[in-house]
Amino acid sequence: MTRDNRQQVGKRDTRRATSYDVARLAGVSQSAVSRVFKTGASASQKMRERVLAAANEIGYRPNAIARGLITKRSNMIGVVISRMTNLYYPELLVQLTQSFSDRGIRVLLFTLEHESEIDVVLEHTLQYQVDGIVTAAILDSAQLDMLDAAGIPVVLYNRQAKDAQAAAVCCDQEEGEAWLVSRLIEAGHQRFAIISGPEDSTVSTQRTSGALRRLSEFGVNEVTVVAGDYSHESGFRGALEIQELLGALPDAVIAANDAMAIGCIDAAREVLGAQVPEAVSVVGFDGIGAAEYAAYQLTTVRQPVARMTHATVDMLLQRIENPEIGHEQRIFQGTPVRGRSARLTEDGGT
Amino acid sequence: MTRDNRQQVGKRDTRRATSYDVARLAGVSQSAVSRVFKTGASASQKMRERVLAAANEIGYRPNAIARGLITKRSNMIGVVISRMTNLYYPELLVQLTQSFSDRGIRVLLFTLEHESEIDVVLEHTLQYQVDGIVTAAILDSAQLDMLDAAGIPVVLYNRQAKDAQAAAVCCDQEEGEAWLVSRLIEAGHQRFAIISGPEDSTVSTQRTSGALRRLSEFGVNEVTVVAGDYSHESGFRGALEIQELLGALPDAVIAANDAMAIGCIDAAREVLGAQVPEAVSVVGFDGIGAAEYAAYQLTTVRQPVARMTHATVDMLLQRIENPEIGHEQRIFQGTPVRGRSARLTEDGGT
DNA sequence: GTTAGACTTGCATTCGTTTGCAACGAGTTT
DNA sequence: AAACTCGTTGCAAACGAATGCAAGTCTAAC
Repeated sequence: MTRDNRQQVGKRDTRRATSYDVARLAGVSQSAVSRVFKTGASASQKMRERVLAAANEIGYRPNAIARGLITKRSNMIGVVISRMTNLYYPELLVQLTQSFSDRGIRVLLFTLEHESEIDVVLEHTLQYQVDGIVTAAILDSAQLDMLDAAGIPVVLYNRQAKDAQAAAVCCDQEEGEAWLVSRLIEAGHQRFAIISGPEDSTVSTQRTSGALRRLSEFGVNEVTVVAGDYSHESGFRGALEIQELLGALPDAVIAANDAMAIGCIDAAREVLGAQVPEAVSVVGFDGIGAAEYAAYQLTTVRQPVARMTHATVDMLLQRIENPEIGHEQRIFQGTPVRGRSARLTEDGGT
Repeated sequence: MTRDNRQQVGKRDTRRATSYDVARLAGVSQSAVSRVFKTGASASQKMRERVLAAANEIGYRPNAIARGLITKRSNMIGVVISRMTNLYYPELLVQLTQSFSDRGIRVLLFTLEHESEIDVVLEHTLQYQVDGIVTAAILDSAQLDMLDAAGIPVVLYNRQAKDAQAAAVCCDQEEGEAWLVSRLIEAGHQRFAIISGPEDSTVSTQRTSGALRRLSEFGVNEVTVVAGDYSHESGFRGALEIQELLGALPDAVIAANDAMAIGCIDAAREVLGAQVPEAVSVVGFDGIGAAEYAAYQLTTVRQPVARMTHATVDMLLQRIENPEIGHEQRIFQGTPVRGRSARLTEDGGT
């Protein structure tokens, strides 16, 4: 034993205290120690005190890894987030982490540069035995099947699975765009352009097609659509591209998210010398913090992040408790924000 | 066995495949399976193929938790971040996660609403047997001692430990402020105000005192200082407060970070009807994405996040490999950004 | 004083890996 | 042909906690 310790000197000077060490010091069995540290297990007051004292003395901390091995619950969930350049995600991430943390669950974070990395990431989450996954990146049905086979519940955040069912929490993108379009039409806008998100983003698809549909209901069918990637930079470029394609700016630009809307406004004002909203109305989506900056005061639809986060956490935890539970989609309505980046008529009901 | 499976039906329909299952199917020993999945272990080509085929067939994935138990390496590191309202952190977090991920290390994320929660969070990181910790929240010497006793290396990000030594990666706050102040003085600014960060933030203390020192070197000793909390909102309020205290705006406002600088500009323009930079110069610190928005184009000092991130990852990994290694501080110089939110003289050396 | 009952406690097994040790075989040298 | 490599492989003992089961303790009721 002593010899063993000697050998380890080079690697780590102090072996971590285990429940056995505590047990020995307190003169009780290891199982007793385990029980003291498990809430709701039977242990007498005396026992509790002795164990706690001993544990405190040698700085014992239960090993969550070892516990996970035997209980088959790691109390970790994987959060997969793509494209953090979209400022919406940081806000989401904070709330998610906080919310899981409050429920005693740790968050293993995975960020994606490109959505194609998702396979590798899923593999990693599985190896780490996460109890569940929240993903703000799209999964195909093969991936969902794989997770299902592995018995890991997933909740998609603002994503719809392709050709497959899955538990999901979404903001009603189409309805949000419908509100925006209605207000714009109502205020007399006629020529529209759209800066969409990336092609592989269902959120973008829904927002764009929602806007187009509503526009067409109002008889507007010629709409210029340029593609962005949700970043400020791409909104900026989008505005320039629209100007180039049309030879002039349209009455209104509908950006698929706030970051691009802000980029678009920047380009309009800075490069194209157009006043916003006087010369061109710009609307976004999400309701991120920067949307409220005085210079922009975006007309947008704010996602109810707090409520969506809670729903996500609830759904995931429910599914972890009871894996048999069926799929469910919870769709939240966004909050319209009138802002000042678009010329809207005064009243314009909700 | 069958009976056992029956009992489990309610809990989880498919027990996860283990290395034993693979071994049985491939007709080899369990240790062989282990070796195939461990890069650099000796295993013949034939062995490798058979095992891989079997593993693939039943969807086997090595259990990182179990591995961690025996190797005493979880390959997870804890990242502790406070005050995510500061937009600087999301950018940092993405890069950190990406960088660790590239080195095969997972990130366990902890966010702090208040710095006082740090004790609880540290406790959690330890229970999860993280191999190391990166913290962008301040630790006192008791906490550092505790981590040291537990044998967990820590790297402080942009923090200085109180009354104690620790490995740290920082941006040179004082030097950055010195540059800003010099340029402002040089351009003829005379009356200054500062919007500082929260009191318990060493970054804020350094930035504020750095600015004050340099100002005093130039003979400016009467400086109004109001306190913020790094949020846009608090920068906004800060501007109003300064106006109230002084009865007018000063020549220049030095905000302890970009988010507050933007808030300050918003308040100046929107509420106080002052042009920026014509009526008042505003400078920030950090170089966040929003600082480049056309409406602000902040004069600021950009932290070299990418380089700092790499340094952080390197230092931590080094210390994990070799715990004996001494403390080290790596201080990076920020990149001055002239921007347009302050009236500076044309040339103004670096 | 005996016994039923409710709590506590300890024993021993289990979770899914890694890894030191020894055995084994094939190929090389003498 | 014997001796000696060297790369593969299997055996079995960890790692640190949770938990079913049985034994033990204590109280209360008869």
